[in-house]
Amino acid sequence: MANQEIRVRIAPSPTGAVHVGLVRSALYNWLFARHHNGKFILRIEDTDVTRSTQESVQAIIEGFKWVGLDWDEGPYFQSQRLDIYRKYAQSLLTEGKAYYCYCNPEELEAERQKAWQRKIAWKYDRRCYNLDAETKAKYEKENRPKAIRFLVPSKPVIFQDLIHGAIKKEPQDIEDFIIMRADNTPTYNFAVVIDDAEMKISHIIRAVEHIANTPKQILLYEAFGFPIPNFAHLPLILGTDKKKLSKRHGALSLWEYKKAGYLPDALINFLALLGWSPGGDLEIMTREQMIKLFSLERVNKANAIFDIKKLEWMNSVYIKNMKNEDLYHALLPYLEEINIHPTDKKQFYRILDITKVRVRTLIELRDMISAFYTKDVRYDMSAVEKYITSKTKDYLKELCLRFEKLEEFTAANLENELRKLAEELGLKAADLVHPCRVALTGKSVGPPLFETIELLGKNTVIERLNNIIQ
RNA sequence: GGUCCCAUCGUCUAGUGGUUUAGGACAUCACUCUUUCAAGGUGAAGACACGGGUUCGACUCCCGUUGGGACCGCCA
Repeated sequence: MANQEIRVRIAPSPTGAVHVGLVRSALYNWLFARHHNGKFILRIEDTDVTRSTQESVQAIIEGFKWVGLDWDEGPYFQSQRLDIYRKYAQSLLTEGKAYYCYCNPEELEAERQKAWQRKIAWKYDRRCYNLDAETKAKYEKENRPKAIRFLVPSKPVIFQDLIHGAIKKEPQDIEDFIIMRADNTPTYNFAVVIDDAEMKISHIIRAVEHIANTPKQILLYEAFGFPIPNFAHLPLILGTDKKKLSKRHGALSLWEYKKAGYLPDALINFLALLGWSPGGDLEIMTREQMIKLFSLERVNKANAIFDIKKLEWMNSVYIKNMKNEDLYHALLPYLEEINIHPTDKKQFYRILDITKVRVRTLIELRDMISAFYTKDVRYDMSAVEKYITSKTKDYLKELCLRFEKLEEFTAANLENELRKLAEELGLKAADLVHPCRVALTGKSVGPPLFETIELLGKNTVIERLNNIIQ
């Protein structure tokens, strides 16, 4: 394997939404490829015709594009390579390394269930391998459906996992698994091996749930005389219940994170750290840094729990650190959803300056920004009840008058004016600030008031103030 | 039931036999700043699952126990 080109792949099955576990696996493969100047290949494992969908293929392609994981080859589709698998399966058959199995899947399943209930280990007993010529001929004559099983050699399989070290499996613990279904399509364990070998994959980096499949696959490599690639099995991402992250855990499709206003860079940074660390205290990293620092040796063995709180925090950091122009572009689609089209960019950037520091997601940011653009303010009733009283209405009336007279409608002047009035009335500035904020934005919390007033503009301010007074 | 994997604060992790009174981040709490909410600053609380070895010395190496997880399909 020395001096061989580094080639890795991500091989998702298009059977549902893209979820973060897939993205994390893809990311590690991508990081590994980029670090070593190798190739990152996308292969769609769609041999299960009944469950694969075109929409899911699209979701994978668009999802990877969204998070910026670009691939160098593919997408390849297993469904377009069926002849190849059939050819290889035939060669195994003729070499006596595989055999036809005429068993009824339902019957086998029933046996398995029964054994399970009795708490006995169950393994396919090779009955079709031992079939006498007569019954075999009979089955053939009956045109019985037949699958192809691999004849597992009786020697232990040992391999060096790049993350877990040596792993050994005894032959009695591996059953003669099916490589071709009765419908003449390959099973996963067979197709991956053929593809990984043909595509000259040097490192198979995938989730640890596949670790039990690896010995079977190695046996296949050996049966064909293919060079055996390196294996690295990644820890799982778990939900808060410590179970493998799945649909039960709520929002987990990539698309849902996008919808909720997460930045791809933040998500990637977060995912990179779920199972890997560059060492030391570095956490917020650019992709270049990640690529430079990434190594499989530093990947953890233990599963990691997905902590949305930390993602939220990281997302907020990315939002804060983003240049206004970039943030503007990231935010645009979300603004369009609620029909906000900022025309004055300079003004918009100033709004960003005072809002971006207090949100965690683009949705939160957009909602905070919407107060500056919406025509009808949505009042938070509890805030109104608390701050808008007959007394404060009088204050606001007076404040409105003074604001109206202001020639330069700037934050500094506005503050000056408000403080002056507060003093005259024998009040604290806060006694005017809070009602004023509620009157103008409908909420008791938000960006600093005076900047808000200035950015809202005189007309809007007077209008909203008058509105509330009446 | 079988096979395999794993084990440092609640969570993500640093730590590769002595540099450690185990470091950082998120979350939590307090204080600070302050017109609110955030952000920022300062600080607090919080972990090596347990038991045996090995060693002059173990979070670090070995074994066991316990606990957790994954897989056991003509799904991938």
